[in-house]
Amino acid sequence: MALTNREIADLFETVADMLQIKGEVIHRVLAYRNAGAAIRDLPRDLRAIAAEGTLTEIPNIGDTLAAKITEMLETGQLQFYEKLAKEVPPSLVQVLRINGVGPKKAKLFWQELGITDVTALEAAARAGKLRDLSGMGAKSEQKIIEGIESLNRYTGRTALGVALPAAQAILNHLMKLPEAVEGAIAGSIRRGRPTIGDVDLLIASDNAGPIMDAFVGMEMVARVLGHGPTKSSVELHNGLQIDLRVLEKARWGTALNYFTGSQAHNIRIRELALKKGLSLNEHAFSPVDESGTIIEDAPKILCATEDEVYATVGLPWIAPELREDAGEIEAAQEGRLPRLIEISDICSDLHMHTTWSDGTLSIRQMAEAAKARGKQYIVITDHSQYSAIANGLSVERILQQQAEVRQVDQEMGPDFRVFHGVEMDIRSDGTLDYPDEVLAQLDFVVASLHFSLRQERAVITRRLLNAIENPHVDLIGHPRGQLINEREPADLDMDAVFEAARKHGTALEINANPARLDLEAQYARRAVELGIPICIDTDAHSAEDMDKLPFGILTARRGWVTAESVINTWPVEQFIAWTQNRGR
DNA sequence: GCCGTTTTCGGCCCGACTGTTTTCAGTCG
Repeated sequence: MALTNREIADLFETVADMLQIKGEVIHRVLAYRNAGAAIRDLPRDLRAIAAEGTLTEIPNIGDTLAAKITEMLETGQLQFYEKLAKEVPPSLVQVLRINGVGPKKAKLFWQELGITDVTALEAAARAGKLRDLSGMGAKSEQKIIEGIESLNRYTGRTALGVALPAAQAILNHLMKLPEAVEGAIAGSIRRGRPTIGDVDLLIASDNAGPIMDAFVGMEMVARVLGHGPTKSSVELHNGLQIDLRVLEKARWGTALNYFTGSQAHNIRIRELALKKGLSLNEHAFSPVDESGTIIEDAPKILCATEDEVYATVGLPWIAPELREDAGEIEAAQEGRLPRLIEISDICSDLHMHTTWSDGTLSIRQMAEAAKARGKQYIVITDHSQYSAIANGLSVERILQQQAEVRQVDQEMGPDFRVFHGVEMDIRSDGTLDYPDEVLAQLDFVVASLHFSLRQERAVITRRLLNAIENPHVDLIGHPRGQLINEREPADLDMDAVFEAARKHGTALEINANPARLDLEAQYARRAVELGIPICIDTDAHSAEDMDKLPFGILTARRGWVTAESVINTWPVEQFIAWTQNRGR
């Protein structure tokens, strides 16, 4: 059985951990780690890429790793891993997830005490067996016990929709301090990743001490992981880890750039700086000599803005959402950075629910709420009959609903239009939930997968293609069916999905609900490259849901999406013309 | 192990904090 992209990425990262414990040179370790990350963010199936013979065109994949990928795809195994597992116990990799335990300590525990997993390490720590090892002591032992307790309380990453409001609340709290001059959420939240590992906050101040003390003293802090003069880390009672860094305002640009990451992006920027004879860190650029050593008496270059940082390495400012070393540096060098979509570009919402199915507001109330948020038109898209659990509409009811939509459309006046659509189920057997003659009467049709999402690849792909190929279907809602941290995406052949959407001109959705964020960025980017129309919708079931649009915009920006590619940036006349030209 | 206006070998970003040490290794981001 062939392995998935994710399984192969996981295996490479496990190999990296094992090699690091073994004591392999760090750059070989990083090669496996970088390859794993590259595979994780691929928008295409490795199987398809391997069949084309273009694996080495993936960044960070050379001949050696391409051969290993091919082996895994063909045999479902990796001999190199099997061999390595005889030298380093694979279960030891879990020990690295404990805060404060890295490869050196893991190796020490394993070689000195025969510890190969977290359970054994906890037993040894509680029995006081770790403190006498070289480089260890009572404090280190206690930290490991706390680290294991923390690991048990809290595993995995936090959804952006949870982390962003939490981060904003803490930052707002700290910014009330008189010492705080400027503040920002940095890290993966600023880059808009759908899930985040920890929260990174940055504050500008000439007097960091009181800010640090207030931070570690917050009521919601469960544990102080670190408390230095300019950098502190805490763990909250809900398990979320927050890192705070304080630097002076004159260094805001380098600090924000450094703390926003990604690490891979930062490394590239620092390499560019070195080529210009400058070493870059969060404080400043420092001139270096030919050997790369900082020239002590040479004046440093301070940057108060990120613009200055990028200008110093010869680049235009790069939006945080692009900073993944996924081609953005090259695009910046060649002057072809996209003009990314902004929230103000969106003038409509084409996917929303009312009390006719499982929404909380009437058609009129949703129209009012959308108008109040500056939208110019909306489409009402309640569930179809197959979604009985969501009070889906029978043919009879949806035709009744149309009369009410038309009436509200009239009442709202000429400056705000309300169209009649549906979010139609693609049934488990692959058929669509309404006959074509019903769909033909609607203004706009969203088709979505809601059930039987674990069907095998060929079956579920065929289901989705049935919808994409139907001339009445305008948009595929949340195409991959994922729920962040809860449900894996369906096992779809995305090459086939994109090819069909391109051929039939069917739009694909970026669902802005932070529980979905589907399409994810790498897929959105590929869709745009292929000329497939994109739609960024809130899938609102209430007025508050409409305020989640920024999460969809962040995701779109991460996918290099420009306004031109997005249907719901279009004026209403253009939208109507598009739907009509699609055979309606 | 990857990669190339240093090109097919010899490089590969940089600093804060902690705990155990008497100057630094390990971890983390």
